Amino acid sequence: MYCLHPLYYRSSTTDMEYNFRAIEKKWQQQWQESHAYKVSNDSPKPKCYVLDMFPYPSGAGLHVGHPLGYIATDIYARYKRLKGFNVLHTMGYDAFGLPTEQYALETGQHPIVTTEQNIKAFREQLDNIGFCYDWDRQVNTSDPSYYKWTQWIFLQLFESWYNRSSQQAEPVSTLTAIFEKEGNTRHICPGDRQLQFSAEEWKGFDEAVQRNIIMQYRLGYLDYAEVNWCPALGTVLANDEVVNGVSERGGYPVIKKKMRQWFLRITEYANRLLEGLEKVSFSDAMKEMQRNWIGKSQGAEIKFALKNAAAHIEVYTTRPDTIFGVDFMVIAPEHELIQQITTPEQQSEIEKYLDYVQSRSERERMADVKQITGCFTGAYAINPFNGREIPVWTAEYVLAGYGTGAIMAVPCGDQRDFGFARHFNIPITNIIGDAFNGNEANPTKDAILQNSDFLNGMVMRPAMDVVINKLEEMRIGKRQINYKMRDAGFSRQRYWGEPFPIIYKDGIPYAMDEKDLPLELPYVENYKPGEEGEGPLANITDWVNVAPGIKRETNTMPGYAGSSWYFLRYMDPHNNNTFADRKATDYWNQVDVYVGGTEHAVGHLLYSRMWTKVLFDLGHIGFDEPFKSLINQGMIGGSSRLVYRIRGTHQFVSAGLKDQYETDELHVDVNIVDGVELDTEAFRKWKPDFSEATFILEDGKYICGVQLEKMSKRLFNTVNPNDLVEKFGADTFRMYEMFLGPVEQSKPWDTKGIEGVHRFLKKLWRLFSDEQKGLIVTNDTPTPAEQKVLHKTIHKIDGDTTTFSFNTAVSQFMICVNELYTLKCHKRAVLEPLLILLTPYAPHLSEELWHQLGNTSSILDAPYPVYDEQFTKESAFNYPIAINGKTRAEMGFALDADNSAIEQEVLSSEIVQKWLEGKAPKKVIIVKGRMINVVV
RNA sequence: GCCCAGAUGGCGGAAUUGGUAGACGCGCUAGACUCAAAAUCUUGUUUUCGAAAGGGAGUGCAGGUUCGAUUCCUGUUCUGGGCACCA
Repeated sequence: MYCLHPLYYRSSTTDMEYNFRAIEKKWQQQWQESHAYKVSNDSPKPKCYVLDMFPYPSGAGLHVGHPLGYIATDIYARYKRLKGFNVLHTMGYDAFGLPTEQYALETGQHPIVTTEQNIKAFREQLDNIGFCYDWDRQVNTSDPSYYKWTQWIFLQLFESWYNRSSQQAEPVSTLTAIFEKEGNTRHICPGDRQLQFSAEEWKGFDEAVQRNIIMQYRLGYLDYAEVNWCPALGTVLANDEVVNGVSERGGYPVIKKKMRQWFLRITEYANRLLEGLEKVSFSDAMKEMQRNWIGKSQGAEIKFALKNAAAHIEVYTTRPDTIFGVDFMVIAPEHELIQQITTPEQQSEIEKYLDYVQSRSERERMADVKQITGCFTGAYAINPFNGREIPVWTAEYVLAGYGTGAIMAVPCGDQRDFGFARHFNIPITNIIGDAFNGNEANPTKDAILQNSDFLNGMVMRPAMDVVINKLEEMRIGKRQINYKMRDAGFSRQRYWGEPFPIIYKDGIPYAMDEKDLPLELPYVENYKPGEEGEGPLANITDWVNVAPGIKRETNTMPGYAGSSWYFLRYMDPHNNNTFADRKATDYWNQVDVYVGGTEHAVGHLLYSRMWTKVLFDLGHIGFDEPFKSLINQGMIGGSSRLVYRIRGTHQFVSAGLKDQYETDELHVDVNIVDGVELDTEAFRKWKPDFSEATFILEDGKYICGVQLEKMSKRLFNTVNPNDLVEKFGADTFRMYEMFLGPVEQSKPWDTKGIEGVHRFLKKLWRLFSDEQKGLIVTNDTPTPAEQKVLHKTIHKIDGDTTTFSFNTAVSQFMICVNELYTLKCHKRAVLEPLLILLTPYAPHLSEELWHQLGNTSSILDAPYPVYDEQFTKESAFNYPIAINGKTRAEMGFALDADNSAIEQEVLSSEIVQKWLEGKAPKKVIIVKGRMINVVV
């Protein structure tokens, strides 16, 4: 024995050791062969739908930040399965998008090819981690069998309108029936509020006019909007591709250009999207963000006549009570009135200003409040109540899209108006007396009005209604609810997206026949934009020109099209007759738990909520909120490592000594750094530039600098899950990601700590198995102490898993194993339930030990242990004794002990006596089972 | 600029409804085993004064409420996310 080399043991006793590589491979294979994760749409069990936001399959692959949410849902899905639920847990790919197209432009690789490669790489990485997805249900938004139904849903939007009376979407046929009967008098046109016609007039319109009118009611409609146009690149750019007003690639100027584009009339759903938030359990922060995005406000629309002109300006204000404080008006630079009202004297000034605004992005316009810009139009509006002449300005801080694109400015009550008035020396009228100090605006609603004619002496809040009533009486204004939310742009001048199933006959858009779907994306050789900013599809003339006078739409749909409904497709992914069978959508119903990043807080969630409501209104599904509850996972930040090169040399100096030299900071691959210590050999091999590198060390080590920033390939701080799974196993990796901290919280990645979790799993293994003796589990009856450890753990794990508190669950597993280790417990009656608890977290290891214990069925469907309070009940408690809130001692008392007895014993104790210094205590507070506080 | 969130040891983080701040893990420290290393086990680890006993300070910062505040309130600083064509 003695003379045997240790390696001999290792090789001969592989079964006795925690050999995670063999175990994980073995069980992943077995589960695949036994179809362990196949989910049926037909089950007597209660259903549970657990969903991840599906990834965009980028070329960079998954880094350790991505699986955080996936692991969380995987644990939850496995837990619900153990609890007896039929769990739908799926994964797919949001595969259309700009980066893939950009990559195609740069390398000539077709997006279909790169997408396929990327998906394959993602799948390999995901499989490595041991998820329980039903892969037969995988979706890919760029697959024609999927986008056939995205196109179909778009046609539903195109062929419907929102009936404000019934508060729901209806087919356009009901709208034309109404027009034929009574015109549009009872159904204001959302696209043109001035539009009014009778039944007779409607019947008199030709088809082009009729279809043009219907277009202004459709939920999917055409309109004109501005895009970022870069003449030098000849293409339309995403906001992301524009930096400081110039293109990110090349730095060319970007201007705004009006183009005909598709929109979704999401504003019709504003109120339902707002009210629907009451029915779902999202975090308060998430609901608040969506509420703010929708931005419901109540106020008034007021018409101001213009001096010496027939036109009038319509403004929207939430503060009609301040109408006597209006010192100027501002209309948006895009406002259609601007050319009409500008006086000849101001013409050249205004033109200069509009040119300047052309170069500014909306973001810049909103963010730059320090830099006040604007231009006087020369026109004057007339205050309807006192006839006062009010100068009309234009300024970039007023946006065309919100309200009416014009505001009445009240400098004493609005800080931005105040700044503007100060900057341009516009005299300020004070209507709130002492409440306005002349140095800054006061937005109060509770001041008493002065200088306000018939409102004098009134409190502002009730004055709002008085003004609105008067405006309505005078027929120059009305009460108005407004939403900040705008209709959603649904066109992209790009190739890699869903083509629109729309054809134009003599310029009039028509829906394609459903039976001709999908309209497949044609194969192209190059991805250059079409003329005048059209998408690349415009270049394929024989695809575009269907027949003489008949053309296809050349825009494609945006990234959020496919992702707005994918959760429905998972329910019935292979259906070729409908997007998902009604039986399937009725069975699975809402997503019970949806997990994804906050970066999707508004966009994606509002769009999919709207699509769900439309499909519900049209009778295609039976629920109108897609996600019953939502959990936002935090981002995992990269922790970069830096090395310091002495300027002009190949010499690198350790972080602690860098201040003694003039150095340049360089990012170094975190994978060749152990903690903060650089592997200098690996560094020399990392890049040819560094092969000659020499190092100035401290304590014999090269210490790197640390910087927290985004995880990105460019910063060399990405960590590939594959490497960690290879080194520590999937079970360790899963548990470590969870151990890092709360799922919702953002935190930096640090690979170093993973060893602790790995040690824990090895230690757990040793409770079952000894390196020499093999399995050491006994059938003895557990002691009360062992039962207490087990049941405390059952209680904690069960509760923490339900509430997604996986980090504290992992820590409880560690505590449990530590305690069982101390108790030298190797009993089946304790270890078997523990394995079941662990299954959602470390499925491979649990299944292996489960079978080593002699079980023949899979642990994936084992009965979840039940907590029994009798094992954890305490009869006494060790009370902390505080003096004035500061803990000074500890004393044990029975939990049913009498308060006065406790008080007496506490007061007579030596330590309390010392702090009392002979005085009587002012008060003694006893909280049962918690603490005792003596107030001196 | 606006909206939302966060800030606790050297590091990730823990702390029922306001009730022992620092669980668990990393790192570090000292030790056992070993020729040595790895693995494993044991010890200590907020900081400061003190040999110890014991005391002071302490949850971004400044106030407040309370017998008692990481937790509630007011103000403030910094960091992260979003702001409508990145996904």
